[in-house]
Amino acid sequence: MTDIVRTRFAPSPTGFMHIGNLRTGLYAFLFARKHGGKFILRIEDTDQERKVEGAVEMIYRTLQKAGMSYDEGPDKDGGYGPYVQTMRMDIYKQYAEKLVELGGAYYCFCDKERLERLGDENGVHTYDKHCRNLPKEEVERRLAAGEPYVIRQKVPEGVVSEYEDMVFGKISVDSADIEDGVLLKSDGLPTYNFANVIDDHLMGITHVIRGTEYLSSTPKYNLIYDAFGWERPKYMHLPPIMKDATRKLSKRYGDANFEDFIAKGYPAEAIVNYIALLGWCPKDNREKMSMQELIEAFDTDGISKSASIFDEAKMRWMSGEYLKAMSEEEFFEASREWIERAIEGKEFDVKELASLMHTRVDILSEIPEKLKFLNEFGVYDLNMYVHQKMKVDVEVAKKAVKVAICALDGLDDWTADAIKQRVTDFAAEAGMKAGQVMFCMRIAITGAQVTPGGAIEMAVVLGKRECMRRLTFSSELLEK
RNA sequence: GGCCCUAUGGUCAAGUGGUUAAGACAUCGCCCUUUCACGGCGGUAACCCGAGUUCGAACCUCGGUAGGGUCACCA
Repeated sequence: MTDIVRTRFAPSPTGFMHIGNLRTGLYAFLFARKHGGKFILRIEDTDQERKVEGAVEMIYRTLQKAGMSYDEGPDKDGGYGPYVQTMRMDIYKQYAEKLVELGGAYYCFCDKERLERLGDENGVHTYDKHCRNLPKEEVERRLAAGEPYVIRQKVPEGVVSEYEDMVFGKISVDSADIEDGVLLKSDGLPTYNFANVIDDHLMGITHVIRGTEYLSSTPKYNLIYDAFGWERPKYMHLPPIMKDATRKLSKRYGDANFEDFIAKGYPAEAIVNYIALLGWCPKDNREKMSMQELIEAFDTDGISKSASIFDEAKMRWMSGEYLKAMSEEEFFEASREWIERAIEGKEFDVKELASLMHTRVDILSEIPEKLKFLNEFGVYDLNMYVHQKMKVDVEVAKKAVKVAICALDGLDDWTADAIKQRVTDFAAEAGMKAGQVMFCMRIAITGAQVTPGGAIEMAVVLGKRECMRRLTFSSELLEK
């Protein structure tokens, strides 16, 4: 049984997963799901030097949070394993030798020094095919003598290798521009690209989806498929995601990394939704889409050929959309720990605060700053009371705060409606506009110019006792 | 340097020979409003340059320019 579509995501466990890597995986996932195929996870851990402890677990965690379930992987055998490259090392040598037999590769005994001398004026080394046509007997003799060797690809001469990329169209490269590259290193291990070809074929990958860094070397790999007599897969190369006009996102600097965004309080779905749109656009131009909608709408035509710059501001907006789309209850659950952390164990109504925060934050980590007034209250700048349009200045504020004190002092029913009624009535009695009193009262009880809600809401949240204490403090401050 | 690729507002992008060149983010202004936010309305802002093909080019061709990728016994 062969699946019509099998795609794979092959990250290396060398650190964080930035959204560029994730997006490549996402497209492979969407493509497989869209076509009812299989999505496979393969861990490319041959680079032991750069290996990072815990990175494999991070990959599992990320895919799980991102909602990208895989059908086969290291922890989910589908009969094409093992799915971890270091566990497949014995396979490659065998295939390299087979390729020699088939005439698609040859043994090379050139040493480092000889290769060094091949550098041209640009410092580019191109192998001169020195060992390409060694007599068979000589090869066997040197092999038997235990001479170190590598196996190189025997690139056919005088041909043009071309293929049809699903996003870039026809790509063709003259074989004269393709080097007889090393397939199997002198330590018996495969080069990365050879391992890839072998793995992709053995795992039955039908559509290779990866970054454009492989766009121009793919003709070379296709020649290997050809030499083996294997069917070539289809290719979908994806343009890079940049951090600015000239630099790609980099793992090394921890740019735009998925887990950081999660830690900052971006909903995972929002991140996924945003990156899906970074380099792809659905036919109907929708923006906010669920995973299911992405799967249904995903199509190759919508993929862009040019690099895109990652824009956190837009992702932030997307995050806000997801947060606002939550029900009160969902938002309460999502924001709860952020709020609890912000109020430091004080007795405030978390539910009430959640409802205040709901339309006011794009990402959850904005919460502490917005709730700072609950913990911090002290001497503040009286200029905050000056507001032209509201016709308020420090003199008006003095009066307004007193009116608020009188209005609220005798109030026992500490609810929004009751507070509003009292303040409105007392303002009218004092010959002031309700808005003026509320404006001053809000500042008087928060000490802040900008607050997450109006005077009434702030009063309810603070509670009567704290509210009165702050009003008194402010009144005294104003009198000085 | 050789080879491969790309080029629409600040950003993401629609557009596939005839359009007033969409939409979103950001930005600015207005409305709503007890500040902020939400919501609503509106504004500023783009086809890299030069030839060619064509009645007509953002779209096709060529050449520049700019940017990216790749040329390892790294992955």
